[in-house]
Amino acid sequence: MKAAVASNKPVDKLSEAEAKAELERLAREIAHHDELYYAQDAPEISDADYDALRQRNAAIEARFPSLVRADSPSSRVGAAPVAVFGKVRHAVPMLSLGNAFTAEDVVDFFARVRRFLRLADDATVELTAEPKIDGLSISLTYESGRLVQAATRGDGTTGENVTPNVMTLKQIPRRLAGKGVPGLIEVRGEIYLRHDDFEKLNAEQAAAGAKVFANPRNAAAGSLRQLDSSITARRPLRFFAYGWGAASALSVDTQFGVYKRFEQWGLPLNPLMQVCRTAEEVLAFHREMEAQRAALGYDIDGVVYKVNRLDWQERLGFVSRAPRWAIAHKFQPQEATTRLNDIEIQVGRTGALTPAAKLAPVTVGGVVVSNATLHNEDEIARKDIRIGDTVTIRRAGDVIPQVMGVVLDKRPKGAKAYKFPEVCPACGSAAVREVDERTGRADVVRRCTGGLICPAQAKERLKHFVSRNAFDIEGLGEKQIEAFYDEGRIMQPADIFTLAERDARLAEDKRLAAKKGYGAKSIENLFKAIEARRAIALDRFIYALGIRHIGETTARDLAKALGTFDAFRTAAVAAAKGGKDSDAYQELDNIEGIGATVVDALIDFFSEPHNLQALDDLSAQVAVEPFVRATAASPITDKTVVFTGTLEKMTRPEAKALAERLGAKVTGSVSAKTDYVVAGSDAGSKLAKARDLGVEVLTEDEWLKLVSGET
DNA sequence: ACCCCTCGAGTTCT
DNA sequence: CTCGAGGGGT
Repeated sequence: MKAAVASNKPVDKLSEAEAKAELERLAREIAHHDELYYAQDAPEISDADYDALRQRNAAIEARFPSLVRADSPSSRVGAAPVAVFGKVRHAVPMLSLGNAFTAEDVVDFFARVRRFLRLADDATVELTAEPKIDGLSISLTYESGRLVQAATRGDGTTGENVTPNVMTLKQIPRRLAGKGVPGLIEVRGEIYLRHDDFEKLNAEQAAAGAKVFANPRNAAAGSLRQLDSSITARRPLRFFAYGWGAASALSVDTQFGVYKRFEQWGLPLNPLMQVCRTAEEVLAFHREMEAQRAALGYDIDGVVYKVNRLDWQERLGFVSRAPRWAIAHKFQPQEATTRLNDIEIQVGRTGALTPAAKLAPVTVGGVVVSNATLHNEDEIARKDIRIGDTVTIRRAGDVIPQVMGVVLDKRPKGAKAYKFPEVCPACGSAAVREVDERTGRADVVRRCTGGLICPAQAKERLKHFVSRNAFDIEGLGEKQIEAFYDEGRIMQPADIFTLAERDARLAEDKRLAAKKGYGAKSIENLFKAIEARRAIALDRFIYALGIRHIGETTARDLAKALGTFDAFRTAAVAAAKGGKDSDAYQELDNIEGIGATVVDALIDFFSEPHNLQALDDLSAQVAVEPFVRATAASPITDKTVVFTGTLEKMTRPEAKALAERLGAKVTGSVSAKTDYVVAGSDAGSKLAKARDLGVEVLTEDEWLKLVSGET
């Protein structure tokens, strides 16, 4: 059967005959997809498309109750529709927690607990410490070990009955296993979505034209409150247990002891839970969690401490709506809302048009953010971001601010959908999205076709040329390039090396010395820095050209294979002349790490007379040194090394250069092929992954010993 | 024909 | 740091 999509005709426009026919078709299709999904585990449509079918079915049935079929999908077992969620009164209220925002608040908490229990100031108070999951609280009632009811937190006193939906969660046991299961226990915990699952869900929602969720918590809440539990079943909701309400005969005397029991019974626990004995330990845990926050894969908004001894918990009791024996230690919020004042289009080195959000400055996670990338045209359309909108900003752990979505309630009247420009803002050339010939899909990036005539691209290429891993000319950074280009001093790479000579011939008032901020000394330094780069390694030279798809590594591959600038130039020119079937094309294609895409990019570059001219002008000015093979064998020759965390004794680039000089390959991500992971302080996800894969992990000192040849 | 690994490109703020 | 995609191995 063909992948079906709900038909478009509005339900209220359907005739009775049409409705009847469509209900029949929907019953057949949904049954078919159910079979594929449940029995064969091979769905052929996305969950969102499937949901759309079911929702359409429900809508038609609602309008034509007389047409509801005996085999209606909505009446199938496991999919019983719940008209309205029933209300559930919590036997023991689900309270909130007091908050701590600073270390001082935490120390105060310890002091309050000691004072209340009349303990000495130096008495040990054990606390459990655990991440505070940002999801929705849920209460699970187990009678004789069987799950009989699930309810949301609601207002703390009364929640909603979501039992059929919760029953579909794979991580929530229907029956508690093992010893010591009490006759009655109400387990509490958090239902949440992982980031990757959330992204996937949203992509599917978007593809199906359905609602896109603003964040994982909303998506989890939306998924749990589905009227049709078979939709919930298809959402990858997860669960962590962290407490309990009513319970009979637990026969355990600590909070952590109960967690251990939970685990034995088959309830999922957050693996990061631990016991702390001092304020210092607790604060260290908080710091650790904040550092790991981004790498966890799910949202947390702080950590929670609970007095470990249950008899003490009982004595401490409650103040108004929060227990005295627990506290939530919040992180600095990493999310904020602000106004999007404008969308600016930046033109990159390759001509890519990248939209940037200009924001009313707002503090997120401790820094003031005023810019955020909007990635591309589709992203703006998907989130329907408009100028003047109030948007939510998040600093994901990677530190880079992201626009998560729009606060629709605050959209100004008359705000129009954003129209992405189809001409380059810098040069006016057409900006197009290339269409892949094979798949017929348009590239996500729109590019300026101006190429050599586009000043924005020219500037970006020059910035790339002088950047750290290319020519690395001190005193000639992005700012200077911008200015020198605008003043006509440097229009192309070769101009850098004739700058001094030309400057000397200029009229007094046009010379660099007449420019604000340029004294005799800084001019001398700049010219010296330029002279120092008249000799350059072949790989850096190739990289500096900024040819598409040729980054640092590929430039090195080419340099290594071809050896000299002349060989490189000859091979590329011959391939450009000879085309796909020439020997020169094959020679390049055969180089390790080089494929058709890279060769085609080379050909594009070398087919352009202006580029050849610029290249010849440049090579008249600089001496390109032949590629030099790495030094003799060392303990790390041909090993793959990954650096992570903060190194103390040298910077990352230094460490990388050293490793490469000794014949090692340095990569950015840990995989099964990695030989060593060198972990500095505050190492995060890469370290975790290395442990996962059983890759050897070295401290910085061990690493230094290894490379210096000691054992 | 896939899948894994790695590379390239784009990005914010201090 | 992350995404998307190129390259190469199975």
